[in-house]
Amino acid sequence: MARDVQTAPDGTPARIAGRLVLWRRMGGLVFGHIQDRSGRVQISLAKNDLGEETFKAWHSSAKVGDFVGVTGTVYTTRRGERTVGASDFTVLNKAVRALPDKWHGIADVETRYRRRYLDLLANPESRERFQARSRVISRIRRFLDEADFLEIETPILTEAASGAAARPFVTRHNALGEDFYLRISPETYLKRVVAGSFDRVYEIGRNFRNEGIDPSHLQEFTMLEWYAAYWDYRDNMSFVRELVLAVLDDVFGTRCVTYEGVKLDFGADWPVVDYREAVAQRTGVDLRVVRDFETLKEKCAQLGLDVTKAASYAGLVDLLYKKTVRPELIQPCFLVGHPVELVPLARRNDDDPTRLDMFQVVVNGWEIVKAYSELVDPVDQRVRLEEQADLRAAGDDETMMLEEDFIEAMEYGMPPMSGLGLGIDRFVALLTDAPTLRDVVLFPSMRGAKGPEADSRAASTDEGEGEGTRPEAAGVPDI
RNA sequence: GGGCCGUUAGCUCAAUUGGCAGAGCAGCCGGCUUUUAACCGGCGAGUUCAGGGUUCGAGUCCCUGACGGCCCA
Repeated sequence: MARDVQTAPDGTPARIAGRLVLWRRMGGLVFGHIQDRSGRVQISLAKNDLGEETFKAWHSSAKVGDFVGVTGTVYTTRRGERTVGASDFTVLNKAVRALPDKWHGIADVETRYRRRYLDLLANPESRERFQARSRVISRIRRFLDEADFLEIETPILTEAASGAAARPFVTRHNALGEDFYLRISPETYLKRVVAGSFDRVYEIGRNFRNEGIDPSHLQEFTMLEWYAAYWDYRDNMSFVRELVLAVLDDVFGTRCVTYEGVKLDFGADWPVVDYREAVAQRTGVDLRVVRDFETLKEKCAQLGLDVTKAASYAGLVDLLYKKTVRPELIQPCFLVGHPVELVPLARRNDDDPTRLDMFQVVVNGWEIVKAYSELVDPVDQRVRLEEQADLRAAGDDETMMLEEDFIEAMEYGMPPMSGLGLGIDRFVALLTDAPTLRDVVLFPSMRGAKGPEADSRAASTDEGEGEGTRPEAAGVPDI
């Protein structure tokens, strides 16, 4: 690899392959740079070594963008750059399109998302960000594996969208003649597995939420969720902090990161902020007293919030918190004591049944982690989910659907447990100073390209015979 | 859904009040034996996002649409 050449002593035989990214001729000597997964390395072709014929044939056979293989010997140039002096040179495959500008790379945001390969090959910071993402995820896996968690996979195509408050995507199963929902959360399946004896499990996988496109939302995003029997939410508070610090130490080598100019210190203590106290301090609205929809709606309206779309008490609480408290939570902190209405799957506090045994980790105004002691009482669970069904019937389309099998699993008995969800995309964006979540996803969802470009693509698809390619495959999938 | 901004050569970007659409890189030709975004000389390169309108004349002004970005809901 390129990296190996950088550390090899002069005289070392070398054999490398990669994409030719720079190529310049100086009379009888040609220099180029080859790029591979480890970085770049310089190569050279010398007329004196190769003879006139070979020299000319080789240097004129390649241009920037081609993939080449080089065999030779490592030496150091006058300017001190380690270089492979070629004794053999092969063009492995040609590029027929010009590469992006060798200095500026790809600046157009749309091109970077739609044709990520160009972004990756031309912009090193993009390559580094996706490498970091991969290392974060593997460090998380190792941390959980070492804590005796079992990695499992649960359905993405589900009969009921559950485990979160969000609108799902709907898709059609042709043979069954039924609609399925792309999961919005794996939560209820993971709990069913805990009931089935695997009492420490986790899943890292894609969730889908039918929301608008903006810098802080993805339609498909990667979530880590784990469940541990016999833990409560406080166990998860200390455990997740250890995990975050392990990722920072081992992947980034620092506990401080700078996000858009703001220094975030994960190494300091994470203060515990009480949800209802914070709301009361910031707005004067005490959620321990204001417990009905109409009164809270009035209070929110007085504060100047747009309450026209709020459909439930929980929706208003969420709106109030998100508009007032959350933007001020910059340094990592634990937010605790959420009102019981917010999460129908979380356990009530024993001493105060109006609050949940729950916490979130908030950093830079973003919720990175949500966790709670799980509700394992099938009677309370049924009541709480039926309340969701009532809200849905009243027109709130971001409520949770009731899954009979989930409650039945609970009726067979579930151990007390605490689960935790961590948004991988947000976490990686924070750690890599990515201005939008689309920068940490290789191929973010985009509106289907229309116009001449799409027309020509459709035409070429029609010409391709025998591949079974349906014309609509290039466009927006049917729903 | 609303507001604002953007879209010009393969890439990065210019183009004054509405007056011949340009540069650098990339490409092609030539020069140059230790370069570093190499350099020097020459050449070719356009549906100015699409469609319509105003005008003697539109990249530029007006309208509609597509895609993207930012902000708001």
